[in-house]
Formats: sequence, structure tokens, C-alpha cells
Amino acid sequence: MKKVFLKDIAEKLNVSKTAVSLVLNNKGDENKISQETQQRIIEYAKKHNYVPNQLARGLSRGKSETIGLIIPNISDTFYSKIAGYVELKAKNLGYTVLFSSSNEDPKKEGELIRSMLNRQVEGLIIASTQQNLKEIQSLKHDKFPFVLIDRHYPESDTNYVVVDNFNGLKTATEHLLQLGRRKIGFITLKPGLEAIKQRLLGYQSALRDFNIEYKEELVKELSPGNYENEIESAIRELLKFPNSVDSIVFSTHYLTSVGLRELKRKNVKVPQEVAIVSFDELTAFDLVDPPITAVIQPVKDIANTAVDILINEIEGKDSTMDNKRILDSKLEIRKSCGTF
Amino acid sequence: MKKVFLKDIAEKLNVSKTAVSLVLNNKGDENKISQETQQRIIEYAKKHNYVPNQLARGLSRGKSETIGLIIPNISDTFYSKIAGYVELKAKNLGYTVLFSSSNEDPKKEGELIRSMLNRQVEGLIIASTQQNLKEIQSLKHDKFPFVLIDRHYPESDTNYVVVDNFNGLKTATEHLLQLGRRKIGFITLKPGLEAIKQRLLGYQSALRDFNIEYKEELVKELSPGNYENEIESAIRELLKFPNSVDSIVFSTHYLTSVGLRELKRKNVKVPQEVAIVSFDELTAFDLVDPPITAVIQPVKDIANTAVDILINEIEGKDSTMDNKRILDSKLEIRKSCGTF
DNA sequence: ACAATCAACTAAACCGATTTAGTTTTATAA
DNA sequence: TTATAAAACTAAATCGGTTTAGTTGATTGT
Repeated sequence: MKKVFLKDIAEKLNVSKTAVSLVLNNKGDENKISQETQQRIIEYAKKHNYVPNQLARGLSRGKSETIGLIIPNISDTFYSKIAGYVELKAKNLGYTVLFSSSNEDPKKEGELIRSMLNRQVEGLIIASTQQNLKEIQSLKHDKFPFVLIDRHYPESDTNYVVVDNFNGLKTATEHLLQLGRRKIGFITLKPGLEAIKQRLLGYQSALRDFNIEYKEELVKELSPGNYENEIESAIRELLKFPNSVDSIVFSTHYLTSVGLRELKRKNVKVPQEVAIVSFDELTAFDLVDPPITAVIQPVKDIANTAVDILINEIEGKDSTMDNKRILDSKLEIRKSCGTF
Repeated sequence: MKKVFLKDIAEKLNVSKTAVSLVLNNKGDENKISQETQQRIIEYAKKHNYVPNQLARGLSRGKSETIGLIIPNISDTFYSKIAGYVELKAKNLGYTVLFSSSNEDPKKEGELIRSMLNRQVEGLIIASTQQNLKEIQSLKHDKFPFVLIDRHYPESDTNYVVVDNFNGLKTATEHLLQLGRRKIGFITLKPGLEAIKQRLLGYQSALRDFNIEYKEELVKELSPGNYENEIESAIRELLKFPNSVDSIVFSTHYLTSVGLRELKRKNVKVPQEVAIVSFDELTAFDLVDPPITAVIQPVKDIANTAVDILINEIEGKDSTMDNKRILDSKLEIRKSCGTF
């Protein structure tokens, strides 16, 4: 069964390509194609399993019913879940989504943006490396529809959907404080991402509220690409006698994983000697020994909201929609901090 | 900075679109465009940041430098990792990848295949629902390049890259047997997927080798979409006095997760009362209480091999390449089965 | 001295749609 | 009766590239 094209249908039915195109795009009525002709076209198309070539269609309309999703890394659960929900929601609204991972490389991110524009995507959802302000502003300048998720450029006025990182981490830290922990370490990433900065601020703010002095040596900032090698010394230093930390807040799920692994290797009792809390989680965190108390991000909500905002902007429907959203996270208390 | 098109370059430089196109596609030499003209074109293009419209290019060449990846669910770690590696490898070879999730729905899978074909993908990597034999055979018939991964149709002669499910599960079961367990439950999915069938066969084969009678009531087959609700009764029945099982093999990482969760809820001691092994794993399985012994799948290898085979077929280079691969998995022994 | 060859291009068709600006035929209004 | 409008179409341009089949002018061979 070979491919059928518009032309084929037109020739077989002795009508013009125009008629066929109009009818199959539901513009038959408004263009006064007779019911009878419409029927013939639709039937023939269905019978021969006609589907329009999206490249041709996209080219000629300058549209593609496609949106792009650029994330740091599709392998990371957080982003893969986002991707899953974005795909679902977008598909429901009639859009295909084109994914790509930047691998935290700003240059690659730039290339991806351009490559997606070439492919005529109609809008972008970007979890940016946050080092492409220029590119982002040029999108903005061109009035190209896009939404930043997870990470945004606070200095630029754009649409975004992010989690309240500040309060998320503040809540996590407060939880430890309320349980009587006073020497709280913080293992996070080297700053650069606004989200990471906010998390540090949240940590500091919680300490301040409890009148606890902020000590720089309790904060370990690891490199995104090398944290697995750096975790050992970070933990070792936090545990250094006589000022060993009695708890650690981890800034991402993977830092929590490697951190806990390291604590176990060092035979540190969690939560008795050191309590831990994680910002963001992994599927099995409730099964871990001990089950890890974590700040849960509203992944589905982030994805759905982003798609809503984006499509709304593409289709220009509701101009009153709020295009900057800070979503709440939720502290899921398990056992890694002990109990009262 | 507005977009530059081929035409613009041609006009500015007083050459034909043909010349520009040829030069920018590295066909300048073979078409005897003078070095000087080539230089001018390349410089101008670079300076003005020209990038060809992929839709137009794809349309006119009937190609797109794009391959499609159809998986059941991008949110599942296993597939998201596959996706990550496929993307990486494909990009290295000059291809973009278009992902889509079928959500285990054969109808949707069919639509995705067609939708990807419309988008002129040059090849497909499919982790099929395995209920689209017709569609697959029609791809085969049209000599359209594709590779099945993770799940394949044994009745159809196609390219595939799968894991040795039989031996993977057999090894897992043997491990329990070697540790003295004799009443081994198996929690798996309702058959339908070849991979799932193979796992059951592996389980049975291990029992046979140890001269242990296969009992149907020790095998619980849950529904892919409803296992979370079915797990309770499955576990309850396996634990039923006086024939309680002394160990359980789980057929997928998510069954392991819900299963272990349920065992904990029932206060069953793992591994003392019931040892467990998982086929496939989750990032935090080594941190779980107890760390879960799991059959690890060579995710990266699956992805790379699939891309290699596919691109080789698309570009028709090495006709001797082995296009059917069964990769080995590896048993990672942790503590969920106890020790000798 | 003249055909053949070659270097260095280009015009125009084409990919498969969409869409604009008509055209033809019939019905209606003045 | 004639202009006007409406119904039911269609030809051809267009989207932005690629590619085939030439063209032109200079060089070479005999």
C-alpha cells in the first residue's frame, strides 16, 4: 500500500487539490464545497488512509503543530516526568512535542533552540542552563512564544513556571530545626542557577528565624558534573570532629543519593547521628533505609501549567492568563530526620 | 536579527540559489564552484547565521536527518535512560531524534508510527506494545529502516536489540535457589509481551534445574495498568499459611517497588522471611532497606546498538552487520536475598 | 580553424502541501 | 432584462529548500 498524496486524491476524484485540501482541513463548509463533494473526498481519503505530509504542511503554513521541550537531561527522573506530562497534555491539545537535552551545555542549548526554530516549532518550553540570556531575550524580542520551567532568568521578564525553591528548602530546614537539630549542613551545587541560589537563601532564612548563626563551612557546593567525586570530601568535612554536623539538607535528589551512599559507607547512623532531608525525590525514596524525608515537587502541575501557558500564548486566546507561576512544593515527612 | 534564507544570500551575492545550496551542502567542489565564490558564500552564511529550514530541506530531499523513537512511556526510568543514550548517540551521528510515548496503547503506537512517517523520519526505533504486528510487517515490507528494542516480535523477521530475558530471570531465580530458598514466588505481568513470557520461562527453567516443582499458584500475573491495586492480594496470597513463599522474584522494577512497599506494610522481614530479587532496577535500589539484588539491564548498550544498527541500515553501509542482538544482563548482588 | 571539452555557473522543476485570487454557472433582485 | 450575488469550484503562487538539465565563455586538441 503506497502513499497517497493530495494530488492523487484530486486526480482520482476529478476535483482540484484546493478542494481536497480545504475539505480535509474542515474548511469545506466555509468555502462552499458541496456536501456531496465533501463526502466523496472524505471517504476516499479515509479509505486510502491519507495523512498529510507534515513537512509540506508545515512549510506552507509556516506552522507545525509542534512545540519544543528543551531540558538539561532526559535521563533525569525529574525531567523525564516533566517530559511525560508535557507530552500528554500537549497531545491532548493537538500538538506534538519535540524533546531535546542540552546536557547543561549553554552552547548546545543555543543550538537546540535554533534547530527547533528551523523545524518551525510554534513554541518552546525550556528548562534552561541559565547562561543564554541573550538567546532568551532574542526569543522574547521576536515575540516567539516560550515558557521557562524549573529554571528562569529573574533579570528578564518572561513567562515561567517554577517551584518555590526558597520556601521549599526553608521548610525542609525548618523541619530539622523543629526536631532539635542545630548543626545543619547543606550540600548543594555551585551557584549559577537561580533555583540553586534560592535554595541557599531558603536554608539561610530558616537558620535566621531560629537565631542560628550561618556558617559557610557547613555549606558544600559541588560541581554539577563532578559531584560523585566530590561528595566524599564534602561529607568528610561536614563530619569533622569536634564540630560534626547533626543533619544535612541535600539540594537535589542525586546529591541525596550519593550523599546517603557515602554516609552509609562511613557507617554514619541516619537519622540518629545525622538526619537528612532531600529537595526533590526519587521513586524509591520511601523504601530507602531510612525512608527519606523529601521536598516533593509538583511535577505534573509544572508540566501542565507550562503547556497551558504556552499554548495559550501560541493561540492567543486568553490575554489575562497569569504567565508567571511559582508553585508550591510539599514536604513529605518520612524517617530520615527521626521523629519528635 | 531576522531570518536569512537561501534566496537572500543568493541575491546579496549575485549568485544563484543553486550555487548557494551546493556550496553550503559541501558540494561546491564536485560542482566546480570556484573557490572564491565558495568562500564568499560560506562567509556570508556564517556571518548572517544562516541555518536551513529543516522542513523545506526535508520536503525537497524526502529526508530529514531525523529518526523516531517510540517507547511505552518516557517517564519510566528504563525508557528515559534509553532515550537519553539514543539521543546522544544519534546526535553524534548527525541525526535528531523524535520521541513519543505510546502509553502501551497499540492504537496510539500505530498512530505514532504513521505520524512519524509523515514527518519523514528516516528510521524508527520502537519498543513496541507488541500488538501491532501488521504495522511492523508493513514497515518491513516497505523496507523502511527500523529496529525493535526491548520488545520484539519473535514471529517476525526484523532487526532487534533485546536483553536476554530468559537468562536474566533464570540467573535471578538461581541465585535464590543457591541461597537455599525453595518456595519462590514470581510476581510478573500478564503475558502479552515476549519479554514477559521469556522471564516466566527463565523462572521455570531455573526451578527445573533444581528439580523443584513449578506451581502455578506461586506465579502472580498483574495487569500493567492496575498493578498497584493488585499487588496487595498477590502478596497476601503468596504469603498464605501454611505454604508461604520464602522469596519472590519481581519481573520489573516497579513491581519490585510496590511489592517491597507492600511487604513492609505487612511487616514481613526482608530478606529473613522473604528474600526478593528484581528484574531491572531503579537508581536508589542500592540504598533501599534492604539493598535490592537486581538484574541490571545494559541500557546504554541497548541504545547504542539500536542506533548503530538503524543508522547503518539507513545509510546502507555495512551489509554484514548483525541486526539481531540479544544482550546479556548482569545480576547485581546486594542484600535482599541474604547471604550464604 | 573548428569541434570537443571543461570550468563556472544558472533557470526552472520539484517536494507536497496551503492559500489567494479568480472563474464559471446558476439563482436572485431591481 | 440586466446587473448582482451566491454557490461551487480551480489555477497558480507560495513556503524554502534541492536537484536536474542546461548555458556560456574560455581552453584544448588536432
